[in-house]
Amino acid sequence: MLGNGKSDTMCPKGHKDLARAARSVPEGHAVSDFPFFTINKRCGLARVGVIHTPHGDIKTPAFVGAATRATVKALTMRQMRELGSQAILANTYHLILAPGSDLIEQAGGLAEFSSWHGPTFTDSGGFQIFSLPDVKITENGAKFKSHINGDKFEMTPESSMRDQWKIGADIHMAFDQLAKSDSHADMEAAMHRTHRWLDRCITEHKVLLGAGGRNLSSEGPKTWASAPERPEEDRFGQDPRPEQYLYAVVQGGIFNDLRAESARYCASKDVDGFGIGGVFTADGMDEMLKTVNSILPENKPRHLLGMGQEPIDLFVGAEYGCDTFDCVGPTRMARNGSLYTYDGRINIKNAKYKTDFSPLMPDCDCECCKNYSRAYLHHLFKTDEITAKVLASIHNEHFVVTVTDNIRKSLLNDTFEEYKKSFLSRYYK
RNA sequence: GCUGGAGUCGUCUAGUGGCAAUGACAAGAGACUGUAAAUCUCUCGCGCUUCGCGCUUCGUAGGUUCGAGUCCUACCUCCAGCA
Repeated sequence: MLGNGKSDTMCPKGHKDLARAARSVPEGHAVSDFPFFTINKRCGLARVGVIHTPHGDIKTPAFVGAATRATVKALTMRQMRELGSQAILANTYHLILAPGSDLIEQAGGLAEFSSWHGPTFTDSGGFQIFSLPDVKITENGAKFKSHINGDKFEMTPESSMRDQWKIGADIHMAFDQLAKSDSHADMEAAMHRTHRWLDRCITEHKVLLGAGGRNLSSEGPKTWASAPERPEEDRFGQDPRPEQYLYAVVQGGIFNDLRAESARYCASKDVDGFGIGGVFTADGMDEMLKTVNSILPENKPRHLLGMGQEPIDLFVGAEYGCDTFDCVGPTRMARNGSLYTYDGRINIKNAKYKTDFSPLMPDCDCECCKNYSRAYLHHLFKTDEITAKVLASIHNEHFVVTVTDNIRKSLLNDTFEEYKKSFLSRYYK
């Protein structure tokens, strides 16, 4: 596979902060023997690397599946693995509403609970909470009502960290505030509060780390290596390190001065990586990422939050130094019948596909394209069969995962520019 | 054959004298980016120069009325009950 056999000449030094040192590591090893992120190749701001998590490695750039409520909608975790996904991202807001972080902790953590035996992320819940209709924001945190039953909740930087700790994903996002509007003043205010909250997140995260890594170490790590009942080939990693990682979130909207300020602030903090938040369109994304990723330390991974519905997001994101992506778009659009092809998205429900017996995408090797025709998919959608959403989700998720994998390969082969040009000119023609 | 009921946009349906006529489904198209999304929006009698205008429509044919899907008469068809 790609990246294997490549010399790791630019491997950064391992992190040696106090909190990390307090954690337990396998006998005979030092913490620094297990760098969280290694870079195998650089190409301008772009890089090819590996994120090492307790549940296995993520070869980057990588597309992370959106598993908001601890499931990728319409797909089983086995299907996610088979279509090539390396990691999933769940959402703290949704999981504290149901089933609750205590229950997930009781279940052994997100990976064990969901049966996703690979790397996991959680988003802090900030994005969702600030999207709710009546949310009260104070310096302490955000008060909101459950959209399900009206129960009152308050989420603070500390509570988000604790809930993420209980949920037990490998990588946690700091609790950030989204701006009320696109104005510079609102963006700046939200950014500064996000920075103040980041400090509190870091403090709380260290307290939790110092507590000894709860469900990942108390009964033996609930990781691949400690799950002997699972088939060997189903395991992602073998390294049961009881660590959890914290990403700071860079804000600043469309304003590059704010982005730069936010990046500088986050860069100065003792965190393991960075989320880049509040990005809603690819327009101007290249300049913004150039600004941010030129400032962020290059030896820590960067996650572009919420972007990846449009293939150009993945190309631009990777080109300008982002390592991982997550987006609900591919699976949401799949459920709504909008399917990726190399020639752009098609709506499989359109009448013209009724008698199209060709595969959705002839050169695609996903389960959907290998076995079923456009006419069959059209039929399943028109008759509202559940399988329509399953097959479509397999294809769309496979598509973005594969495109991101191909971006990684092209960076390794020094063919990124050609790949980008040929892909985008065909897709957006 | 008698008695009662019913015929409305592809389908089911609202409508009990006042604007081509309600809702659902079907059909056609569009949207979707850290998932309140198995969701949402638009079109849906015909035509046009489409923020409007014209034409034709509620089983068929007449009638009453300024005006009828709606009231009256006949006929056709279907359903139920009785012969």
